Amino acid sequence: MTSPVTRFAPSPTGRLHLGNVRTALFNYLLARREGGRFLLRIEDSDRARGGEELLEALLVDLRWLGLDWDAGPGAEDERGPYRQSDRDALYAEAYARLERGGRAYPCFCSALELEVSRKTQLAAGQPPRYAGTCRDLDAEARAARIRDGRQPSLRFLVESGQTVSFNDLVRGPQAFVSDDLGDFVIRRADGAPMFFFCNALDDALMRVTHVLRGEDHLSNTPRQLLLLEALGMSVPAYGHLPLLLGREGRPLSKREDSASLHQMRQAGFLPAALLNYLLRLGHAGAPDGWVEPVDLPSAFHLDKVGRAPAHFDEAQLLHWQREAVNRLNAVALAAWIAPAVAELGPDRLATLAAVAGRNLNFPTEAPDWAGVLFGELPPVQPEATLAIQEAGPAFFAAALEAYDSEGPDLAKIAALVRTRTGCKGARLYMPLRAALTGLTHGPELAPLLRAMEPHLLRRRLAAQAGHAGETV
RNA sequence: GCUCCCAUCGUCUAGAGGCCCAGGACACAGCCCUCUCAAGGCUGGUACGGGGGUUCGAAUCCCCCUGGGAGCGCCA
Repeated sequence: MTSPVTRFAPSPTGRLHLGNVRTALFNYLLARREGGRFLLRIEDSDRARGGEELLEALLVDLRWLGLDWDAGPGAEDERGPYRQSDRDALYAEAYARLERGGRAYPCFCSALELEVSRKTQLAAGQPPRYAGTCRDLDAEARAARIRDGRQPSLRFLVESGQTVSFNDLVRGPQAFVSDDLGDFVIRRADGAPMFFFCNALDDALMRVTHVLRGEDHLSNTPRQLLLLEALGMSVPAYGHLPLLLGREGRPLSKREDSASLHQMRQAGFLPAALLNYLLRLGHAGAPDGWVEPVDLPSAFHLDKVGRAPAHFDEAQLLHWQREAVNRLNAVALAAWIAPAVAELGPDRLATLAAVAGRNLNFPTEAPDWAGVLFGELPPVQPEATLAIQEAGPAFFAAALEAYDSEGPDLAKIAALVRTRTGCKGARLYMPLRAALTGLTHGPELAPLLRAMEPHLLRRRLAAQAGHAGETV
């Protein structure tokens, strides 16, 4: 493979879902592993739908994930523009060529007529295809209709009796008969170009060599092949990825918001976690363990992409999230939890991150630990209450005394309490943990003690020692 | 309705006729370690959708069925 050019071509009509993102990732990895180019093209040919905000958000999410594009919005080059809404002149030229060559013709059929025709065919057990009504209109008939004020769409003429075949990058040899296609619209009556058309044309114009896309495009591929052939343009190699299934076993769609990249980002998932998860969905080339983002391209193998649809599984994503959190360095860890504890100063933030950061799955869990260290205890868990009660006030009186003489040194406090109460092991440490954090689990106790505000530490011990007037 | 695609543990998957009474990872359960959680180590259960062929031998090849999905738009 010599220097592949791949692309991701989203339409800014909603948030990206994980299926879209995986498609983007595979294209990105395919380009990166061979030192090729990865393009980003915005398919906004239906101007009405997308919004600038949506587009901007899409770019931000993509960058956040680390899928940087060599050319695209914000990185134009001579093969651009990279927004279809800016490419009308290019499309116009192609339409003209097709019409001149007799490969496309104006169609005056109304939406109603087409609808009736489709229903009739369906009812007769026929696949719904354009009947060819306007195919053989002569120049005079066309002129007459235009004089009537009718706006034609432009249809591509598909010759019957042809077999269109290609070798799918992931599915192998494919063959379709052109009779099943029917003449399809390439320009709407209002002048807007259709997806099949600009998508294929742009790929050719941008010299894209490999197109990895969702399986929903598989049976549309022959149309695009025919189109490019009629235009005399080179065709990319196509590979069709199985769809990603959601929790209900249904394909992911833009409506399934929980699986949107944006939401996952908002929830605090780390890019590297998402990347590690996505790399393994429907792809068997990855090793078992963690793959650093920079090593992702070499872990990707096109021939290891599967043909069966894969399910989105949150438990597995969570596993990679834990891995990712554990691999964050101190600075990154602090930056990751910062938004959730915005009121903390830099010093306290760093302390919190160092002490409890790696125990978190999401930043939303940080405020509770901030409370433990610097403020109010979160609600005390029943198991914690139990541990405190079992230890009894004398236990905490000893602990308080030890703290007052030794300071926040867990080893020394533990030693003293042990000699005084005879408690050891879990019966020694657990009550301390419970009283100081309100929880029976969490990060290592010793660093927790050192990081905790002294007056809070003292107050919590005192409260359990039964000293009057002192509360947790 | 028509055309096409897919089918191994709960999930991601290995498996391209004997190496598989099916391997790994995640999840789950138990044990070890440990102040707890996590990590780590060990152990365990759970899968070739069904039926026919072909073959000495099939998860692997063929056919049918079932189940799931996609496409058939003046949507992208």
